[in-house]
Amino acid sequence: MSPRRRTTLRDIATALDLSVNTVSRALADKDAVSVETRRRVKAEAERLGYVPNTMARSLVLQNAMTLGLVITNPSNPFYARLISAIEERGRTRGYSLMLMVTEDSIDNERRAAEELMRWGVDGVLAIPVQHGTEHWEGLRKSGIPLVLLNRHLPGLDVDLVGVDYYAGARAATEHVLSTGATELYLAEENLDISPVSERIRGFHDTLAAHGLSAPDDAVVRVDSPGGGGVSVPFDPGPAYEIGAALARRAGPGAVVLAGNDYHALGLYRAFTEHGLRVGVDVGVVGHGDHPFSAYLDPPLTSVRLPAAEVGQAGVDRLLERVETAGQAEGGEAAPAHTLLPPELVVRASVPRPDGGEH
Amino acid sequence: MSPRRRTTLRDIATALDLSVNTVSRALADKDAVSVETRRRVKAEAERLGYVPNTMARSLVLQNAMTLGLVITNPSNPFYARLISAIEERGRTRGYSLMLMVTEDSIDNERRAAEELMRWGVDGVLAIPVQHGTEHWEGLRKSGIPLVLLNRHLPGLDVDLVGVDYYAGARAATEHVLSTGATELYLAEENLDISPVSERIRGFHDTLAAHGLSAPDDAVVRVDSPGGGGVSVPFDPGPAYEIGAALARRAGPGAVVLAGNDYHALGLYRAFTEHGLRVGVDVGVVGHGDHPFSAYLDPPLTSVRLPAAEVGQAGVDRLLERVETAGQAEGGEAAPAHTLLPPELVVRASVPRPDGGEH
DNA sequence: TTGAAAGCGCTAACAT
DNA sequence: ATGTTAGCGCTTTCAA
Repeated sequence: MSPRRRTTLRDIATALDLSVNTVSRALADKDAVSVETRRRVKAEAERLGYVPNTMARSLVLQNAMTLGLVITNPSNPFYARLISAIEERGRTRGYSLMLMVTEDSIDNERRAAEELMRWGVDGVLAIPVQHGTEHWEGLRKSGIPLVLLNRHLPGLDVDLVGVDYYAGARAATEHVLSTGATELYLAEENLDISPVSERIRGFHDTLAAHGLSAPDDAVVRVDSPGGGGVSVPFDPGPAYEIGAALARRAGPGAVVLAGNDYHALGLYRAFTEHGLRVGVDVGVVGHGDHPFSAYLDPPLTSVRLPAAEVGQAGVDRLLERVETAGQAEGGEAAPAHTLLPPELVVRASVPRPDGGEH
Repeated sequence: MSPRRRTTLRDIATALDLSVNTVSRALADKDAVSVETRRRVKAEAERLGYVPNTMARSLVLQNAMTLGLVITNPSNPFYARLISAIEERGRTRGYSLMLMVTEDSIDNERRAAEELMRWGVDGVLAIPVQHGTEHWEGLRKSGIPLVLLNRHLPGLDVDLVGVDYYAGARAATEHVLSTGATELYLAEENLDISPVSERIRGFHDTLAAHGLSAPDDAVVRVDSPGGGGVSVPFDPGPAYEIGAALARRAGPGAVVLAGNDYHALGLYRAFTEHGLRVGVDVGVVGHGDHPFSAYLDPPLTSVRLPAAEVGQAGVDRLLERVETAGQAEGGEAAPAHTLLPPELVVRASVPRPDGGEH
């Protein structure tokens, strides 16, 4: 019952009257061990319930076989899928995952980076909070490869794997324009991060490409439900508030492009309460294609994000860096940005002037 | 540019012509170091960018300052919130988090337990896959405390912190009955786990308490969107399929209690397509109170789950065990189950016979 | 084929 | 107040 001490190589060695060394090599299936000895060692290890001590191993091998993941909020469904994909890919490649949640706090992020350095993880994937890059510089300087996920960080020249939000916004805006709508709004998260600015840029560029331009107040900002303490899940509330004002402003046939599907849902409710039928009198487009979106009434047109692909590509890129890290000088490839394409899923939340089928 | 070797205590020691030991004690703020020496050591550590090596420290101290979390699927919004809460609580108490995702595969779970033993984590929190307890026994036997989260595992007598699903189901069923409904259905996840069986039990018991009883086919099973590979998020699809059949069977005023809010949403759609108005002709109750639920049309009555509380209580319980683990024999308290109360949030998805306000 | 010795980076017990 | 020694559990020379 007493939590007895873990079995070590030494225990096996003394039990068999061998040296620790021989036991180590026998278990590692190296040569220079007689078949018989190997058999006895493995049997004894089994009998004693031997479990190798990863820390000790890592200490001498100078590799942790661990990746760090620094993420802002697992309740963001896109990030949740990212976590799964990353853990899975890392695991199949032999790496464990240390998870750090920042809740978009730069202090938490700094602590996370520091902690990861202390552990000496082999590499770090991060969805960074905006502003503040010194701690990431510190990581890099200590020789730990870093790959940014999904958010670009100005002033930090490292690898990035993410979503091509600009393309997503262009596709969404293009689609809306194709239905003949002329009054467009963009309801974006009130966060100073690259996905948001990219979407805004895509929105404006697409309009411009059609010889149109949006008034300054066509882009409205929706506060995040954030706050201190335990992470708050996404919430349609703030967009609902905004939606009331929008409902008053919007003429018939107006369409709002939302920064995420929760915002879209808040808009649905606001419009409905103002007697506006989404998909008929007014349009809404989501972003993220959350599983609930296809089942809303009307089904939401949204931009699907390649979460699993981003996670996998992120791990792959990171491990490339990890594996070439011990190389001779100059062997390092320059940092690159990989942007994976999202996909517009057209459903029924944008009115068709011809009343045609969706 | 070359990822130069990490600074160690030795580097500081030689630079200052001190012993490693003195440097160690100076940085740890122990006594028996002159004020002046301490100052010099800290300055030099700073200058050299010294970062303590946690692994080396853990190896000698025989504690990892790490907790393991074994979870089935981060895309389950309840679990996502659990992850945040656990990471946060662990962090404030000085522990890092190693995350293992099982995707409800017993093989993955076994591997996770093994990996955590190799790391020698101080304790493990797990949302277990059903069936198969040997790997958890193994963990326990090696002296690593284990706390189960949310799912009871028959045949394994360990601490559990979770939600009182039985109470939640009773409250929901009671509420439905109080509106005068007499035709009730339960649409449950097709998973052999304790939350599901507890909800079914609560459903039947409440009916019985009112002198009623449900026909055998009142409980219908909804398949999970599961599958191999990267975790699939919850999805209203399967419940939508079931809902079509239910819509045909259900008489006016029938109410379906869903196992989660995604199922409820699938039901909404199925009913609507059959010309049934949810909240008027027919009722739906959700479970989990997902953030989207309050914004559905009609707003979904659902059972709110205390995610953050479960996570915190789980960590607290685990750390109690961790801290008393080194104790003398017999000091261990018996394993206990802590079930936190959910809360029924009444909105407008169940018809009121009097047509009264909600 | 096996063993002895050294060392990864750190802390603790025991000198001095 | 500081240094020396030993050791956490493992792997890697290098000898035998």
